Amino acid sequence: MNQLLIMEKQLKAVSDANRLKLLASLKNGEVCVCDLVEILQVSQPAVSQQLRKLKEADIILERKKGTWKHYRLNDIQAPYIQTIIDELEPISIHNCACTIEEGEV
Amino acid sequence: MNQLLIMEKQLKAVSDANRLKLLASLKNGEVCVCDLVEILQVSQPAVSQQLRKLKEADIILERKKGTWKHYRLNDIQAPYIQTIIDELEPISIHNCACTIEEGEV
DNA sequence: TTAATATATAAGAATATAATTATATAGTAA
DNA sequence: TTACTATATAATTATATTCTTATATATTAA
Repeated sequence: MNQLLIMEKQLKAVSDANRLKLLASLKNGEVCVCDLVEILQVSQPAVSQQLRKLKEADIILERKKGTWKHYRLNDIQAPYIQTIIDELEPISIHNCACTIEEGEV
Repeated sequence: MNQLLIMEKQLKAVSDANRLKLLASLKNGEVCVCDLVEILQVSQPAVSQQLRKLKEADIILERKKGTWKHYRLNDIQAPYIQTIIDELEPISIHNCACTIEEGEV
């Protein structure tokens, strides 16, 4: 894919307030979907769809852990995406069952 | 306006291949609308509307010169917008009447 | 196995986006 | 003034986006 089109896809992925909040929520590490639903205050499928969009742009990665799915920022980001992430005020997560179980409190 | 919403607005403004091309075309300095129409290969009103979107996001500035209007990049950019601009391969303009008249060849 | 839980996908509706054509505006030239 | 040119705005249309509800899938627990 053309460089400009890759850029367009990635920028489209981050040009939405809810998806920016998702990125802000991932700045401190992995978070499960249930927590993100609480933060965004929209339905679970809506969050799932937003996450997919970020994933398809290679901005976030997922890890399956039982029935839970943890999302995290990709370590490798295009410079223009990294700068966006850097600018975001982190949103801190009140840890849910899934993370407590792993002793990640 | 909330920081996140400003970011959203600016990122929406640049998350389009044609508007990225407009920014790439402005990297070497002021360009008039007629040149930009040639580059994008869309109608003049379409270009005008895209330019407005970039202008409303404070990413570009305009200068009126007779019937022509010259657009240029704003010197002051949010870091995440500047990084995007830096990443763009400049598009060079085959100078049109308006710039030649000013001896800017 | 069945039930419960976490997440994903599908379908549909409301809204937003980005193009087009037609028209308006504003400046210059005759 | 009238005609011409460059650009902007309006109206319309096609498409994309983003939400919702309903349903499917996959894992764990009983």
